[in-house]
Amino acid sequence: MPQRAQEILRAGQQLIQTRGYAGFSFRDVAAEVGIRSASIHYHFPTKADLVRDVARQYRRDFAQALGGITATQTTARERLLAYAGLYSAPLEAGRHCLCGMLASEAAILPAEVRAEVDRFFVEQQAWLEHTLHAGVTTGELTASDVPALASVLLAALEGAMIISRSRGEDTDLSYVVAQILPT
Amino acid sequence: MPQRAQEILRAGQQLIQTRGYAGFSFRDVAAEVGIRSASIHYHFPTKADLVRDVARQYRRDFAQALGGITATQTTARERLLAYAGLYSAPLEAGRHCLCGMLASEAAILPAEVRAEVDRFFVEQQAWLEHTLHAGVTTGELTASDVPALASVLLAALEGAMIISRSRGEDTDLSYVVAQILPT
DNA sequence: GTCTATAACGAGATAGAC
DNA sequence: GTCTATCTCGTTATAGAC
Repeated sequence: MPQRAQEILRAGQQLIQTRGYAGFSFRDVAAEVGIRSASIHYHFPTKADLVRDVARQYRRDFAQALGGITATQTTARERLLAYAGLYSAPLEAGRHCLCGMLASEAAILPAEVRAEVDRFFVEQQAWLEHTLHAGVTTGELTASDVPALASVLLAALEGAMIISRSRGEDTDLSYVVAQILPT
Repeated sequence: MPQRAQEILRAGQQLIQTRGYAGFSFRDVAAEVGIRSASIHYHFPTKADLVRDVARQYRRDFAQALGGITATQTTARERLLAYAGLYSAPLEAGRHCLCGMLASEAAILPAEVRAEVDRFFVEQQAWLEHTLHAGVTTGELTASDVPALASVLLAALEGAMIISRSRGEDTDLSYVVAQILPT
């Protein structure tokens, strides 16, 4: 992928994380990158194309981060705290989870974008279930309903980003894991 | 308040809950109500005025519902399950929490709208803390950090609405309470 | 690959008739 | 209170020069 296209994707991601799908424009992206809005159409014909590619890259980067956590952290609790860190980091910079933001706008998203967002949540759910199941197997955790627990962890992190940024507090989301998985 | 203004508020609320602040227009509202978009400006001069009033009415209606739950439900768990029902009901109709949706768009909201949204979350947090505290006092619940637990409950319900609607499942959110407050 | 220029459209908002 | 008509602006998108 050309470097310019990468710069456009990066600017688009940042804008969606702060302003949402309906709240950002090609002009915003162009101003960020330092080109004209018409030039963006050369790389991404439509807004749907651009946002689909932003979401796809975000999803893949996130999947890679999940692999890194599994590889470097050994206990379930360590892994989940590192996972919460993936949400705290953008929040610190005033950004939402890209897919959380897009999911809230599901009703106005082009179908190809919604498909990427859905895939993101399926992958998060699967990683959380796998991580929780490993913790249960080793006896580190007890959980009567692993899928439901994974859903609640994911929902609480996504919700905490929105509420915390709105109220301007609590950029460290490790308390979410601490409350849902008490020692 | 004139009946027409009430109809406009109701249509505006529904549109924001599904499409977000940036995703709905005066024309959408006008089409829903059956008038021209110009007529809306007679009741609400600007979009900020309309959305501020929508948020204020939503916040007050919600506060009234909280009072009703406290008055009719006796145990903390019953109250929290009824509270989750306040989120499940709009989700069933494909709508988000109005203030959750607006909070995700905090960066592009007019200041007067953001103020109403903030107030909403302060009120939710206070009611949840009060309800949890009552449960701790009677010995029904144990909680080492009531404010953090209240934050997580609120965040999980808001997040679950977004993820559930995006993925088209789980409109009953009582599992959130069940997972966060295990028996 | 990026530009200028512009088309085509929808947005928020206003003026003034009724 | 609602209308028609219009203004002004920002939006996505395209055409064609460089």
